[in-house]
Amino acid sequence: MRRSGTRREAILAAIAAGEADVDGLAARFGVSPSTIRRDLQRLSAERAIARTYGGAMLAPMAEEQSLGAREGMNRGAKAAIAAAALDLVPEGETLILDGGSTIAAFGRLLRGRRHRIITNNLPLIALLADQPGIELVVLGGAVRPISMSTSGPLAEAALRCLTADRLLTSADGLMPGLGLCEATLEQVSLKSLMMQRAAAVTVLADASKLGRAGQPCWAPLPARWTLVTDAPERASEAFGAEGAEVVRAPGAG
Amino acid sequence: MRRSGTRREAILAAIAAGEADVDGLAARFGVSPSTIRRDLQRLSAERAIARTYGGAMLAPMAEEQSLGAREGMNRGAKAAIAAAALDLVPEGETLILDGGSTIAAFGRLLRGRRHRIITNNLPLIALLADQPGIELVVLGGAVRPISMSTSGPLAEAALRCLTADRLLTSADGLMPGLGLCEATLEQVSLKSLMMQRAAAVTVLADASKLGRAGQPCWAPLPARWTLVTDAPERASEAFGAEGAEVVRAPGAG
DNA sequence: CGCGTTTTGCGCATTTCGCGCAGGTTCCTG
DNA sequence: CAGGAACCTGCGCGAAATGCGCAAAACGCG
Repeated sequence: MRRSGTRREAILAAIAAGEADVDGLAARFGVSPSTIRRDLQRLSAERAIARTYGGAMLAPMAEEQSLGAREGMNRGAKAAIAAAALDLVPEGETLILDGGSTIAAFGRLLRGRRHRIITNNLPLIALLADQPGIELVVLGGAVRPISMSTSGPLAEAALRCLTADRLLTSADGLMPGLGLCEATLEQVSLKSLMMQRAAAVTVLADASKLGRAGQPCWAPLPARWTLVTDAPERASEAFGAEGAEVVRAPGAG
Repeated sequence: MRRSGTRREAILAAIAAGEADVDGLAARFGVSPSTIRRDLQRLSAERAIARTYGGAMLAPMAEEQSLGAREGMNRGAKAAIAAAALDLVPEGETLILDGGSTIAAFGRLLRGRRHRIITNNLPLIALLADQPGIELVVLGGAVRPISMSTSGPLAEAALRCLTADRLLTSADGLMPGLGLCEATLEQVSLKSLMMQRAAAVTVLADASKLGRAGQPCWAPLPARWTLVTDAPERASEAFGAEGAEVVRAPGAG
C-alpha cells in the first residue's frame, strides 16, 4: 500500500501546523493510535520528527544557515548562562534585550513570566509575541542579516524615548579596562545608548569571549555591571576587580 | 534550598552534553527521578527543553505558527492577488509593506528581486532578511500579537524619517467613499501616515473585504490609488468610479 | 483466483508521568 | 530566639503512553 507514505507526509504537515498529539492525529486521519504511533516511530527514525510524550514535534534541523550554525555553537553553555542570568532578573522588570543568540536563549526563558521587553533581537519576537504576560516593543531600524537584529539611527531614536530597569546584552569580545567590542561602530553606538537607558547592565558571555579583542570597535562599560559567564574564575577575576559582579554558570559536561 | 536553580542549569548543560534520560540524570545528580521529573517539567515550561518519553532534549530554536494557521485561509486567493500586484511594482522601488498575511504573501514574492523595504510586518523579516538584493528597514513600536506587526508612536516616528515610492497595504474592510477600516485607531493612524509617506498606494484585498464595514476605525484613501482584488468587476466598480485603478487577479482555483 | 507482503487494529505487560501527601530545610519576621 | 511561610524533596498510587506480539484485512502480482 503506497498510501501510508502519503499519510506520513500528511502527518508531517499536520505536525508542522501544530497538530501534535497522537490521539488528535488518529482522529484526524481516521486510524488507530497504534498506527499513528508506528508512523511517528518511523518518521522519528528518519530524523524528520522527534517524539514527545503523547505526541511529536518537528525535528531540530541539524544545520542550516549562518545563524543556525552559530546558534548551535556553545549551545549548552549559552543555555546554562541564560538560566543563571534568569535568577538575577525579578519578574515584572522592564528589560532591554540586545541582539545575538545568547540573548535569544535568555529571552526564551522569559516565556510564562511577566515583563515589558524592548528589543532589536528579531528571532526573539516570534518566541515572545504570543505570551500574554509580556509586552513587546521592537526597536526599528536597518536589519543586519548576519545577526538578525536591527540597528542604526532609527533604533537609537526609538531608544531615546524609552528607559528600562535592566539591559541584557552580549558582545563579540570583552576586555578588562576596554569594555566590550563589536564589528561596527553602529553596533557599539547602539549598545552604549542601551547602557545609558537601563538602570542595570548585565552582560552574558561564554568563555570564548573573555579577554578576546577580535573586533575594532569598543563600548566602555558602566561603573557597576554584572557579568554572567561559564568561564572559570581565573578568566573572569579581572572583571571583578574593576567593578563587575561576576556570576558563574556551571560549564557544560 | 535555592540551590535547585543551580541544578537546573547543570541539568541543562548535561542534556546539551547528551545525558538525556531521567534515570541517568537522577543518578548523575544523586536525587530521585521525581525531582528530575519536576526539574524537567519546569525547564519545559520555560521552553528551554522539550520533554521526550523518559527524558528530554534541547528545545528547537524555531517555533511559532499560530499565525501560520490563519495564513492558510484564502491562501490561493491571496497568492493570486499577490502575484497580480507584483506586476505593478517595478524592480528597484522603495516599498512600504504593511502588516497582514496578504502583504506577507506579496513580500514572499520579492525574494530574488532588488528593493528597499520598509515594513512593520514581522513574519516578513525572516523571509527577506537573507536576500542580498533587499535592504530591509523595520518600523519599531509595540507588537500586536494578533497580526504580528508593530504600530504605535514609535512606528510613526520612524516613518516620519522615511519616504517610499509605493505603499502596499490591506485592510479589514473597504467601502467606497469611506476608505478602509481597521479594528483600532492606532492601526488606521499608521496606515494614514504610510499613505502620506508613499508616492503611490496599492491596496490588496480579497473579495471578502470589499464592501465590508466590520470595523469602526476608518482611514480615507488618497485621490489616486490602486486596488488589486480577486472579486468580480461588479463588486469593485464602485471603487473605480471614485479614482481607484482596479486590477483583477484571477480567482482562486 | 491464489499467494506473499505490507499494513492495520487490538490486547497485554512494562514504563513513565502527574499528583497528592508528609517530612525536612531555609529564610523571614515578630 | 521562636514561630511561620515558602520551598524543595522523596514516596506511593492511579492514569496515561509506549512497545511488542498476533491475527485479520488490503494490496500487488503472477
